[in-house]
Amino acid sequence: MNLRQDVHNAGIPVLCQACEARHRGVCGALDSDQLVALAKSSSKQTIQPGAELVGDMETVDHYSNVLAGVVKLTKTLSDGRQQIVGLQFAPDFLGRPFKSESAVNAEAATNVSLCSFPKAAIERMMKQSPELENRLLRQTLKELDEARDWMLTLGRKTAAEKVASFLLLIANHIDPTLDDGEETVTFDLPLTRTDIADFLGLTIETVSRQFTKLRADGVISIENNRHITVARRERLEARAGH
Amino acid sequence: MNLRQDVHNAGIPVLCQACEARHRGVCGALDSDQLVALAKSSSKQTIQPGAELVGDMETVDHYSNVLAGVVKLTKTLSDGRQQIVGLQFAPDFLGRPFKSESAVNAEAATNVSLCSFPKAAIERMMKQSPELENRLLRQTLKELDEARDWMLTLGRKTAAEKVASFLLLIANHIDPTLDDGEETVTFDLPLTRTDIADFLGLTIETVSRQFTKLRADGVISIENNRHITVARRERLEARAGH
DNA sequence: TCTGGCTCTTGATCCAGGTCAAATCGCGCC
DNA sequence: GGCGCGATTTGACCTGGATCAAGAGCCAGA
Repeated sequence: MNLRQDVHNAGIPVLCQACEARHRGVCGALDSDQLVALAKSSSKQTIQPGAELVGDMETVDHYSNVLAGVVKLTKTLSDGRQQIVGLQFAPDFLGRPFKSESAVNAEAATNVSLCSFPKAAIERMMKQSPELENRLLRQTLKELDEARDWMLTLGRKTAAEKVASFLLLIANHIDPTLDDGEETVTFDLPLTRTDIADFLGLTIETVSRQFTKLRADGVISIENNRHITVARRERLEARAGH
Repeated sequence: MNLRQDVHNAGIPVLCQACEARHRGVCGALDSDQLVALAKSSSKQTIQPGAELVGDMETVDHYSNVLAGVVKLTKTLSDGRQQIVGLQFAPDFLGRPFKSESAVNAEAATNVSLCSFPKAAIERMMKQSPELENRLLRQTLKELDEARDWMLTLGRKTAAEKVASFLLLIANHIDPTLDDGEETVTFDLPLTRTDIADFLGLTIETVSRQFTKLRADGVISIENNRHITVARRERLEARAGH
């Protein structure tokens, strides 16, 4: 019954028809036969904020696409110090091919909806479809670019610049118009203050003080702790370092 | 004349016969015909420390394999603050497929020897050979793992832990026996104090003080600023955080 | 509406690492 | 060997962000 609409939709599984991952994500590499095969063993699921998707050192037996929400990838030192090393938005692919164990923790930062497949199914398709591997390579390169951008932020920016850079990162994800496009952006932060601190290598107190300062200087306004309005993006950019 | 020994070496170009990149690097994905084709337009070169290989924002028209030495990838803020975002050792592949401009600077940290090819030649082969793309994907995933490890170091470790982690990183590259293998390691640092500081997000003074402390505590010994001996690796590991 | 338990903010103080300023070292060159 | 110069170390001091400690805001459930 998943396939009810085959004739009308070129054999694409219902599950996939409106899926963003099929357009911009890795599933775009697959033809309808492959999608049908994959859909048989794939399952959509919804996850609460804070739920752990993949534990560090844990053996991973499935990969996923992020369909909605934000997933944080973290690393933790033995004494509990934690660092967020990546944020995944829809329609990112979640998983580390060619390695059975994960080197990071993956955890839902917001409500997250996922489409997961058995590891083996993906790996079989990777062998068949160079296009799938190409998509994975492109996503991995994108993540590497982002990680390196963030290394500059972690290593060399001040607390004020870090917080401004973080807000810009989120703003750009919410509204990916050109950097100099719209002046005003408004969005809900997908992360708690603790998460933001773990992303920026700061404490929650410092993050909070920097938010207060940005608000006092009229660069942003904040409602209910989570809802942010950036009046003029350029003023935030001026504070982000670059 | 590059091909003089064809009959004796299954048609592999002289240039490639003893090349590490053919064994552990991306060229391992190519058959002898492809190597011959690539060798026609490839050239080996030697670079002095400090020489810039690829400028930030610069249009890149060639890719390379690192055959020897260490290449540092850096990012710089407009006011000059710099961060090293990656170190490439032989036989790493140097270049960013699918993007015409580099987002990082690449610079020789030591004497470096490279084998470079025109961008177009590689991209043509990537389309033909899924195996080449697979190798690139594996290397990119490895670099992403390394970048994320380093993000934890940059964001959450103390200066003392950062320096210890750096020494371990180099030691492991020089002597990649199992972590608990040999007790004593000795090597030359491929980076100056300035480079180390830029890698760790510290100042050169702080790096120097931490070296002095490690030496005073008998964890390492230093000759001529560059030559390091780690008597017992575990003592260094104990100081690296984890 | 009140209450308990969060998350977040604010204030006071401390200290790791930055900054500024001299030595000192290592090394190529005359 | 002596000189010059950049790289490194060392010392004295300062400060940005951490730490410690209260408050204040924001629900959810009774």
